[in-house]
Amino acid sequence: MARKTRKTNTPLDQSRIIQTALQLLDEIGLKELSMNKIANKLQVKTASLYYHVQDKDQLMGLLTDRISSSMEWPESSLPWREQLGLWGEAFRKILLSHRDTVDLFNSSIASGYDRLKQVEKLYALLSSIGFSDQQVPWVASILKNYVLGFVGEEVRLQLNAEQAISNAELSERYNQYYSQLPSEEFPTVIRLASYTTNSDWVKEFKFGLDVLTEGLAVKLR
Amino acid sequence: MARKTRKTNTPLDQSRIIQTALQLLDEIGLKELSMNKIANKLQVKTASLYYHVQDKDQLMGLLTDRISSSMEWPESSLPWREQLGLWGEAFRKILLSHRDTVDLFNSSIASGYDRLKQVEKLYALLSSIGFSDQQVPWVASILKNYVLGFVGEEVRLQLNAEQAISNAELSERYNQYYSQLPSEEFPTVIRLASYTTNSDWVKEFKFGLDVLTEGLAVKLR
DNA sequence: TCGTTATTCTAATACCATTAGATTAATCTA
DNA sequence: TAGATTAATCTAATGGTATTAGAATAACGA
Repeated sequence: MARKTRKTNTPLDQSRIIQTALQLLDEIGLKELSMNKIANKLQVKTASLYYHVQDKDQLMGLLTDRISSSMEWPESSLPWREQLGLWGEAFRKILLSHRDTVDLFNSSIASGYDRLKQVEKLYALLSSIGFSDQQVPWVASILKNYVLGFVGEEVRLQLNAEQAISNAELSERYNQYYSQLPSEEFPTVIRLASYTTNSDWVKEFKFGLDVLTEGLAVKLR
Repeated sequence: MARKTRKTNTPLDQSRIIQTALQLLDEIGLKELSMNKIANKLQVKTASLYYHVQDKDQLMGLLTDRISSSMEWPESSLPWREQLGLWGEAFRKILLSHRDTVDLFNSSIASGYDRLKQVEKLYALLSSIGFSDQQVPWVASILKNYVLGFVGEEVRLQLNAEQAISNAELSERYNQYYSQLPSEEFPTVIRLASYTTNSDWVKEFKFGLDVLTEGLAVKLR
């Protein structure tokens, strides 16, 4: 009788599942993210999800797509070096915008609309810079992998750093490696240990991107 | 009574578990590799593994360590550019020596003895080349991530290529992207599609490593 | 109001990693 | 060599995972 009141809660759809999964991802991380927990948070039985989504793999793909859709893009009027720098920072920002995004990008194979659009834009940029048709996918791959690898390590090491108050760090490192192993075998690692742990991530990121840019400039000649 | 005859099969130990796990990894891949299946192959109940190994994470770490132990190392008398080139090829060879090795390297956090020794050698090489103490870990990270990212993509795309006889490829690509999406949005991706799919991996790998080397040469001045 | 369709649920299957505690095998000691 | 001790493996269970078939219910159009 009542005109549009629903007996069930707000209805389920793919977009709401993605949104909730993304929220849950930030709370508990990718390894703990399960269909059960997503359904619980939606106050719905697990099987209901499968009406709106093919399987977990597809859902993970949709997550990465949703995340990459909010990527900013540099002005195409700028010099190419600056464009590349801004692109790198924007991509890094995306990868840091949600928990375990790097793993998500590495695991999901098929790319959806939004991710493919990022590729299109990057290809177009590189093409306009002057790279050959054969080189464009190669260079794009190098750039993408650099940012992905960098942020992956950044996140890993920052998590380690958070857990490691000086006590724990000492005990862990020494017990695992040096106490039971001949320390003369790792002089360089030991000497550079402080640089490895505490890094200025922004500075390091720019350094690497600069190395790439310089190398690419050589190839453009 | 009999002097050294055992009633059980050949006894279990960590090394035999690692070896069997590695063998099974090549047969069924990382996603299918479970403690159950490893135990089955060893003709042993699953719980027995936990006497020799802390948990699955540790076992996966031991796997990556075993794999990286067989890495070849370039002669330190060679010019540094050649050393870097040979190092890259050797690392790539390792990552291609077993199935899903890249995922293994990306997932296992703590490094064991052999993996840490690889880091030591690379650090020493970069240090001898002339990079500063701050730069050495940065450069090492760049190089490691390049190879890891490259081979990861190489393996992914080669698997896709194997599964895609022209039929399947057409249907998949067209159904997923172009048929239901405006194809005018992806002109560059479409134009370069053939270059993306069929690549000369050795050539592409050298190209990328060359970009890095040139960029690093600039930083060394 | 009836029937159809769109959703969601119940219930089951077949996995997975891990652990406590019982049981058996191997080794050491007297 | 007999008995006791330690080492290694097993049984059995817990609580988790993704996924599916088919029953039940809600929403909607006529």
